[in-house]
Amino acid sequence: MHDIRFIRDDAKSFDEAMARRGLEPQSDAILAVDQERRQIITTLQELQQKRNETSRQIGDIKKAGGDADAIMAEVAAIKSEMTALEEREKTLGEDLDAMLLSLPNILDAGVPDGADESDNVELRKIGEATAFSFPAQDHVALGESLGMMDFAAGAKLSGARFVVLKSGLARLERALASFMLDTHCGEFGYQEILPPALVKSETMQGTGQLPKFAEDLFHTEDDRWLIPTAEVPLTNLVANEILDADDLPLRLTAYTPCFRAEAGAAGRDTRGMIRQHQFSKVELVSIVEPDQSDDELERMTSCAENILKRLGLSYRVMMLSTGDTGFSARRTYDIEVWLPGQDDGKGMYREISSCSNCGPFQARRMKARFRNKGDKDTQFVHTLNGSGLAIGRTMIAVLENYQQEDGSIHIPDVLQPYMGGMTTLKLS
RNA sequence: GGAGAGGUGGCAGAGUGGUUGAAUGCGCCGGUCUCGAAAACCGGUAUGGGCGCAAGUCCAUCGGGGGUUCGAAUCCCCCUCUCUCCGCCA
Repeated sequence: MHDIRFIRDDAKSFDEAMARRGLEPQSDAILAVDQERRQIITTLQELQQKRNETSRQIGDIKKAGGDADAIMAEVAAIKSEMTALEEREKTLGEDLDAMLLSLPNILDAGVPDGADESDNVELRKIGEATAFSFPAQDHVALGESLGMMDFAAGAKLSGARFVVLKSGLARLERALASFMLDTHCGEFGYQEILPPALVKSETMQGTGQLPKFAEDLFHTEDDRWLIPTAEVPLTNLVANEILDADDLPLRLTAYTPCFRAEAGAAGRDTRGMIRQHQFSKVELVSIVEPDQSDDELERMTSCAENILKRLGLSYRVMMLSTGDTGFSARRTYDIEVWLPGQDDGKGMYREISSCSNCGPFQARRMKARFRNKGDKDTQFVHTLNGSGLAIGRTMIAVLENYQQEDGSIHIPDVLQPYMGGMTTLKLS
């Protein structure tokens, strides 16, 4: 959500910012509604003041035993005048909110211009493409021949884009999640949270999934929504709160299932576990003071990268272009892991984490503020979120990068304690 | 799911139609006192919004929404959350 005062003060800059998002100038329409609304509010408040004063007089007169009929008629006239104005004000307020809620965040000046992901900029590349002395298989072939990955069973139970994992791979999911949580909580200062996976519309609006992106979500009959990421419940934990500056930064992490309708992705990534309706993820969320959010984005990204380094996986970090940066973000870094089994064994990089600084955009929607000790005024916090990491895709990366010629999988050292000392996944 | 009781300022807790944005206590901030501190005393201490350069001023808000009334924290309706008892249940 945007600050209406910023649009009033600097409509030109606002329109330029929207232009970077590929949008037509918005400020004229917004300010027209805003101006009419404020005029109405002013006259409405004058009428309210008059009504309040007159009502007080009526009380005095009645207490003194006088006749208040004439003055009561006066109030009746004021009230009838107010009714129409109140309705108009309500409509204008809703219109204004609808406009402000549907526009994307203003992009950071450092975000490269571009139409789509092909214009993203590579910031760094860590590690080399994994070398094999044999043709690399993809995770589907590996997982199925191990007897631990069953897409037919997933389809039988739930339809397309679901999978059933068994024995070693089922356990690997748990191992990856524990490893990530232990690292983020034990070493990077995140607090572990176990949030609900089903949330209210209001909560989805706070982080920006609603009202625009309902088609990407699963909706329950009692009007709740399945979370597409733990960013939603974690970030909304501070909704409608006024925090002490002393309590910031807040660093939260959660391992949750994530549900995505993938409405716009029909036909894309249909093979394997890359794109599922349900997957799990360890999410990182930071709530910080405004002047800290740029640094916090770097820190958060390095926390996510650290997991990949310890797993011995190669990756690159991309800064998303203006055309690829999500609705709520001001700046986003994607971490892409090397998957040697993709593209017919030629290998390719695939997104495994996305870290975004949302600035005050979500905070304004959520009314999440903080106050410095002794200060009277409040400010909106800045919010950040990032994957640390997506478990399903990390599993794919482990399978494809640690595969051996016989189709067994070497388990990365850091995961072995979480696998009961197991060193290899193989057909039993 | 059934029955009942409640949601008031950072917290505790008054308040059942007329200067109540809201007593009182605690907490917090500032001050007096003190070598310093404690205690005591004095003052301050919600959020959002309109107008205004500002000082300021006005409006709204006592879980949320609607209604009754000249006037509602106080009355009525709906929703929601919490607590107690019963039932059911992982």
